[in-house]
Amino acid sequence: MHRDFIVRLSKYKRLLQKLKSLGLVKVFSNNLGDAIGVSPALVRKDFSLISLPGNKRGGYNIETVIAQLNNVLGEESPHRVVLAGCGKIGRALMEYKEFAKDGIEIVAGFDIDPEAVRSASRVPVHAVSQMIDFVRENRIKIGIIAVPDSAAGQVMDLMLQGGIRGVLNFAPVELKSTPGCSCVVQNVNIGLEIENLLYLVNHMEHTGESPDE
Amino acid sequence: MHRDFIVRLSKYKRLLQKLKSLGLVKVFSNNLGDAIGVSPALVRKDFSLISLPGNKRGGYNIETVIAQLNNVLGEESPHRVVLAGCGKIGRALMEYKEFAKDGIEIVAGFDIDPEAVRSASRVPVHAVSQMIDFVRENRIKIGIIAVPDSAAGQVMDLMLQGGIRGVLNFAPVELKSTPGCSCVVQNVNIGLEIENLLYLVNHMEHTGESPDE
DNA sequence: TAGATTGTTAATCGATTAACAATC
DNA sequence: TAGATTGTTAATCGATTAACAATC
Repeated sequence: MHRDFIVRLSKYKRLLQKLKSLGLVKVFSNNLGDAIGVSPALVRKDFSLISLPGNKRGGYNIETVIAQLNNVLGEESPHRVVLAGCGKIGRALMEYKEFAKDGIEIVAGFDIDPEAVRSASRVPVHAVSQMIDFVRENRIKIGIIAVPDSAAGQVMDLMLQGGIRGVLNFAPVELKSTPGCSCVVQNVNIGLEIENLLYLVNHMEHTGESPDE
Repeated sequence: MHRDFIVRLSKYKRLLQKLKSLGLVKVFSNNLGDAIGVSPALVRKDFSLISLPGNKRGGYNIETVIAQLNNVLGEESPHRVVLAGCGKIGRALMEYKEFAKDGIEIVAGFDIDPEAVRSASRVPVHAVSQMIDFVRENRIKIGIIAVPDSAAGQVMDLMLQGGIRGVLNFAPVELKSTPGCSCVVQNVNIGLEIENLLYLVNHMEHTGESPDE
């Protein structure tokens, strides 16, 4: 899948930023492959696809690679996103400190009952009815859904109406982008993840294999 | 990847349970494919791999399919898991109601400071120092990590020492199963997900494509 | 130079799909 | 019977890797 390629690029970038902060200057396809769990050949291929030059002997210059990755992945921070559903999970996300490091900012939360949660954090919380306008006026492109599964579909519709182009969905329903709506959906179904882990764990004993990630 | 196959099986199961509760009795590979976003041929192939018989004319019997899927995926509920890190995200998970529906139960939380969070929920919270013993004594196989990234690696080590075989990691570091440790790791990196969405959204305009999930 | 690493091609591998005979 | 759907084979497709010439 093409998305895997993008995910790898992001992983390279994160790793390289750490390496840089440790004072390193060069890396080999070898090192990168080990760290993110792919073959060195694939690293080189990926870099070659985004026209990243290395030195036949000295590997890749970290600075250069980061610059080019930023170039390709888009660097413009902060990434402004909205959040629908300010229950337990929603509030945890609003207060999630790591977002700042990635240049991600939740600029507003929305809930059917905005009063109940307004005090929860410094992120303003509005009524869902205001979401379409807010998203439109602020040209927000990414929305996070953390509402109960029964409401997830409707909330996604609202987001799309406001012009949201990418949705990260935590509700335990599989949301899909209707064909031709030019919107990307990423579902995070925690229950499903755990079930799959369980299956893999229970069936690993036979084979003895240890799949990664 | 083999994991995709398992994920599909779980999705079939969830969908079929919903259909069953709506009173349906039969499905066609067609319907299932539409719903979870794969081709009918793949549905039939998946079912054939787990020796699930259909009727040439009448599709598949929902009851039968669910039974067989339970058979393959393992039905024994409740699935007992532990949670390390009882901060914002950890607490949200402890109170996550959907787990019950999937037969998942967080039986204990662990934190460096158990006092601070003990009152947070009905799930007991202990000191991390007690995690190894607890996991061992209760034969827990799955652990959720919701600690800061700097602690994630150590926490995973503790889990493995206790006998945990599957890890769901929310810390923004890529945890990996060391080769030969027969442990499965699933990383959920929310920041990374959002970054990838952003990339996809920004680059979709050109192509006009709308990739799903 | 000898040794090591990139960049790229061709081969491999696995997963998905097209297609169709079997059959209800 | 005619129509529809399964079950399975062979073809396709795409992603990954092996391998090696180029070269620092």
